[in-house]
Amino acid sequence: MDKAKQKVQQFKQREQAILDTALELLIEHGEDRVTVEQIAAKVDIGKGTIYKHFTSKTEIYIRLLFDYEHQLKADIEQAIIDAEGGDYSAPARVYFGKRMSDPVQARLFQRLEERMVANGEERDKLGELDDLRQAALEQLNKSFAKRIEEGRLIKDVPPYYYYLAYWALTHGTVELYHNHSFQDLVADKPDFIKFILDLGVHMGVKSPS
Amino acid sequence: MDKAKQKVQQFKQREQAILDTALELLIEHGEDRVTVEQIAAKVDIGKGTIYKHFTSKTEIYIRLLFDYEHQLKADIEQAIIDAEGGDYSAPARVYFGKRMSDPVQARLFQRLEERMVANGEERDKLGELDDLRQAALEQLNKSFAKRIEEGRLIKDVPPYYYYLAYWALTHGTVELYHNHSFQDLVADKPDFIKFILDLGVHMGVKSPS
Amino acid sequence: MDKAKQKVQQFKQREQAILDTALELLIEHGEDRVTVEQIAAKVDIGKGTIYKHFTSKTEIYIRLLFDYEHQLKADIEQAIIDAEGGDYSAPARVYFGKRMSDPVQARLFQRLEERMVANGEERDKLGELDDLRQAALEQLNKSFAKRIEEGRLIKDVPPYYYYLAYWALTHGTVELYHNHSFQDLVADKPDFIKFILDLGVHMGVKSPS
Amino acid sequence: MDKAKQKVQQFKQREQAILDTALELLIEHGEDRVTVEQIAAKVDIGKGTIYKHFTSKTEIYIRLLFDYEHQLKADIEQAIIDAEGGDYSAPARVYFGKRMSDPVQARLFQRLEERMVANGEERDKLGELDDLRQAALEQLNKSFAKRIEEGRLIKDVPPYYYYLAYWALTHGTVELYHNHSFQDLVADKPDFIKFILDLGVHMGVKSPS
DNA sequence: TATGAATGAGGCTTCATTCAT
DNA sequence: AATGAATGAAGCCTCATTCAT
Repeated sequence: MDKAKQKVQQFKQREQAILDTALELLIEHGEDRVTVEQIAAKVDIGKGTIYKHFTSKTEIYIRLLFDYEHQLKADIEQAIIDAEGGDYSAPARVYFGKRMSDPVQARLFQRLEERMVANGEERDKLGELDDLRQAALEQLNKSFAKRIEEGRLIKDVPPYYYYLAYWALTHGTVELYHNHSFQDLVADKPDFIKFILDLGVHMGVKSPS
Repeated sequence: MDKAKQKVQQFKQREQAILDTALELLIEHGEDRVTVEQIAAKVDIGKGTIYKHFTSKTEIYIRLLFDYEHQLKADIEQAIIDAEGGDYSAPARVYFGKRMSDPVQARLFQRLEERMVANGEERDKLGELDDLRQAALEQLNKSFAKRIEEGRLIKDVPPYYYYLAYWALTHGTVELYHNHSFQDLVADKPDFIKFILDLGVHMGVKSPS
Repeated sequence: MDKAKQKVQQFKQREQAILDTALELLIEHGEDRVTVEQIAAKVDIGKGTIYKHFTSKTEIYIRLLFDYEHQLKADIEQAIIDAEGGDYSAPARVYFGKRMSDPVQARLFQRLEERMVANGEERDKLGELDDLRQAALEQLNKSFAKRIEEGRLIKDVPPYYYYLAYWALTHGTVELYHNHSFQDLVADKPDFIKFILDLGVHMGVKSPS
Repeated sequence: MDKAKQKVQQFKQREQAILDTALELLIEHGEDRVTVEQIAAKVDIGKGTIYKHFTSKTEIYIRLLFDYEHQLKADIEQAIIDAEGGDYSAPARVYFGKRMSDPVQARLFQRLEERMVANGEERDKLGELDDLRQAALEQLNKSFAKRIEEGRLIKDVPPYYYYLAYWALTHGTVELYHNHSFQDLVADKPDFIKFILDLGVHMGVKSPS
């Protein structure tokens, strides 16, 4: 019964199609303003079909959030391995570089999550998300701590101040991308991103005396 | 006849009350989740009355946006005058210092505006907002250009990269404050803010050779 | 401003209209199968208007339940006063007679309540309903206890067995009314009701030895 | 060829499993709140399979109704034979005793039937159900008529008044069991049931003069 | 001018039934 | 015969806006 397998395959594909379409629509229209009907229409399936795959609209979003975070985590781990032997700034560079590589998604997911927290939805799941991130952050923390120890960074702030600053810089850049006032301003975008990442890496670096 | 004046006065006051209340509620509950009914109830007027002052809910928001931007502009201009004779970083410091002095509002207005852009609402008005900001930004631009000229900053990037970076850092910090994952992390907040602002000011500063 | 009063009056009347209509529809179609839209259509108002008066469909039902129970309570108290000096069976007779005077409603409300209990809705309110009934039941209880004391009833059962039996008899009769198999069976319904009530009053009466 | 028989056998067993499971779920969750999907899941078959055995959900219920009524009829007939030579109250005792032996089912079926009548579904089938019951009722009728003739019961009511009263008492008791207000009241349920049945049997019995 | 009752489009979710494999 | 994915009608509820007084 190869047919059976094919069916399962198809079902999974459709699930992915729903997720992909939801993401597209979210990016195109914003966190609100996407309806279940829209998704269904774009995937070209019935409204009810969506509820065969997900128990609620919220669950679609949760799923998107997890998929994103997992992907990110895998990418980062791989990148850190690739950068083995690189300087101490490599983890930070990779972590934030990845997040900034698709600023639109970065921000979307940030907001999606925020909205759920605000609505008190799916607290457990959101907790899991947090845990996922903690691993990566701890690694960053160590990296910064090491640099402080070696005297490369100003010493009198907790190490995590650095990655928070880095986080802020990258997420702020993401916001910048969405600010229509700056749409035309950042003409050469990759160049600007490079600039920002460099800034970040050098943030708080002590001037060699 | 004095009555007439009083009435006009009252009318204006009420309008302000609507705006103030709307802002309070927006901050308390978020960009969505504020209804016209809530505003009316909190101002203690009828829902219909709101539509005597504003043609739509959107208009209230537009008005809030303008008032904020105007206030900011005035504050900044004043602060720059006050800082006359200060170092070249003064304008940037003032501009971003102001925006960050109330991060919650900064973010709220950012999102309010964004939402309108997304909805294609009131394009003309939003254009005017842009113009308002341009003035301040040009000034910043000059300030950074001057510093580059004087060799204090890395030269091979356009000057506005600096204020964009600054913008990003400040807005990112605002986001950081709203991110539930970091709620507990930034225990001593004023300290962290100081750290961030310092970072910003020193961003891209050439190491004295 | 007589107009204002009139408006309030009208509003109240509409609220009553919603309740009345809901009740009519419930009786006509059953506890399920009544939709908010149906009610709105029959009252000839918009769907949304209903939510100006009640926060949910459930609240309409709760309200119906309370109105019924209050009315019943008042009627019973009045009837007991009227029957002052009557024999000891008066309270029971009145209590159950009232409930059976409109068997259709009696059963409807029974089921409405049951459904809410099953759904776990509005537990507090349902508790209040219980309290309302307790007063009447305690009175009945005393009445039966007195008759037992006086040796008119079989002594070796708790007094409340009697009113439970009475309750069962009346409610069972109500069910009987709704059983389509018996629709045509009882030619002279008032006569039958009288028979039942007599039975009830004499239930468990000791044969004079 | 034996395989074929086995298959037929299995098909029948599955049908019974569907019925049994449906009944279990109905009792557990109530007349509404049982879905075809639930039934299928609990029987551990596909949803579509159910529609190979029954043309609709309603048909399952109809079938349940018939099976119950047939079983009851058989039980009663047997019981009456067993009680041969017993007193005249035996048929009533048996008839109502049986119905009350499982009050939960008694009520469930009452409501299931009622719902179908309300929906105008399967009128023919419901008519057949009626006929089924008529036989038993006529027997009861005769029994009561006999007792009236013999002067044991008050004479001036039609004989069927008695079994209707009995019916009401038993069904009312069932309702009582489901009424949350009385949940805690009846401590010793078997005792109370005995009380009720006794009451029923003595209802309307003339006091020996 | 001020009011707030009325409206209805629009959003989410459930579930009996169908149908291709 | 068995399956279960797909469907869409139907139900509840929210809220910006209108309009008669």
